[in-house]
Amino acid sequence: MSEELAARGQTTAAQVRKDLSHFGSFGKRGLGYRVRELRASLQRIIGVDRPWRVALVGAGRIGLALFEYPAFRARGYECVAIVDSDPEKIGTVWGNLTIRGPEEFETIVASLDVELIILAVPGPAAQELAARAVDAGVKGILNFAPIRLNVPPRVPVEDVNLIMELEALSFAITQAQRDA
Amino acid sequence: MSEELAARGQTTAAQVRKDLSHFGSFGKRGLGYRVRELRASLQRIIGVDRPWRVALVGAGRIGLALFEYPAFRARGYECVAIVDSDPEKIGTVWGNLTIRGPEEFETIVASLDVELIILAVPGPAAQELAARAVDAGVKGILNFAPIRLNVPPRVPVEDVNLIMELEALSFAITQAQRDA
DNA sequence: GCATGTGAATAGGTTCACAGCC
DNA sequence: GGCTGTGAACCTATTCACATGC
Repeated sequence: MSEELAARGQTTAAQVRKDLSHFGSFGKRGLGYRVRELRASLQRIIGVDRPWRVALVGAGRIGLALFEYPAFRARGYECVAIVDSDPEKIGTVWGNLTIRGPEEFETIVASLDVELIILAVPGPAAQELAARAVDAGVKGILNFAPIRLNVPPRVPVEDVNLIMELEALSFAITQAQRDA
Repeated sequence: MSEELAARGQTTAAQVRKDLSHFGSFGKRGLGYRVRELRASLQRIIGVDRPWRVALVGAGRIGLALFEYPAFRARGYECVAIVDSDPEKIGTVWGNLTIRGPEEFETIVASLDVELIILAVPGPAAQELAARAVDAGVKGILNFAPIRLNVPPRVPVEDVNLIMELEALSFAITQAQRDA
């Protein structure tokens, strides 16, 4: 039931029903939802009913942590290439992949059908690599660089900015202390 | 001017002015804002005009990546302790810190005045550690575990869920392809 | 009878546009 | 003259409440 889904999702039953109604009608009145079917429908809507080919750009510590994060593959995000500009790292093998140099980037994206990149490089390099990725056909970017990437609007970008997350905590705590 | 701030923040001039008006009046009509002063005011409002003491809970790859991320310290978030439950890791030294076992957690939080924790442990362990952190006096949690932490409402939690970020990209791309 | 799906009502947030002040 | 700060208008999102259909 929407009530149970809401409890799990930290929201309200009405919200669940209204959100679902944007995409269709998935339940049965008087009964609720059949979970397997609903899940399958949502997976299709979100687009995670098929694997996605991902390239990791930046083989630093964040890149490594992400590369070894098993949940990615488990959820259908398959890392098919790693690129880094550090000559020390190029040629190194991680798992079943060899780290490539940035000059091969376009070739890799095209030949391996890379759809998404995880951009985990220092700020200054990020914009150029993002632009090259988009030109090479990448369709979306998960960006860890603390800059606002300038890419065409058709290419979605999700920013992960850990400093801002911590600052959100600092703000919430500071506010609460002031109110008290 | 609000116009310039908006351009940098990917928003509109009216939005910038309205947002600032929530906290006070910071500009001069006809002139715009004095950047140094505005920045100082905002830092005070957000609560980042002083350092914050942070403990890292979970010394896996994500923990390591975060620990070595220099921007944290640069922005005033100082890691004062590391906790992990792996006996192999306890006693290991990272930088100037020795990794401690979870049984010392409460002592550490109290004696070192830990205000925030970065929770980078596997899902199952996260809830218990979060609860213990809160009981020990932690005021906010940056949560990397893919679960919804159950903590009192006075303790803000920021979730970082990379799978959901990737899924947001998959959804945006899938939607765009459907519309086309 | 019971829970969905959905119009209507409400709340919240963004944009407009201009009075007020430098 | 020029830009802020802010009510008013607008738009979007959430909540309510009930008709609908199993």
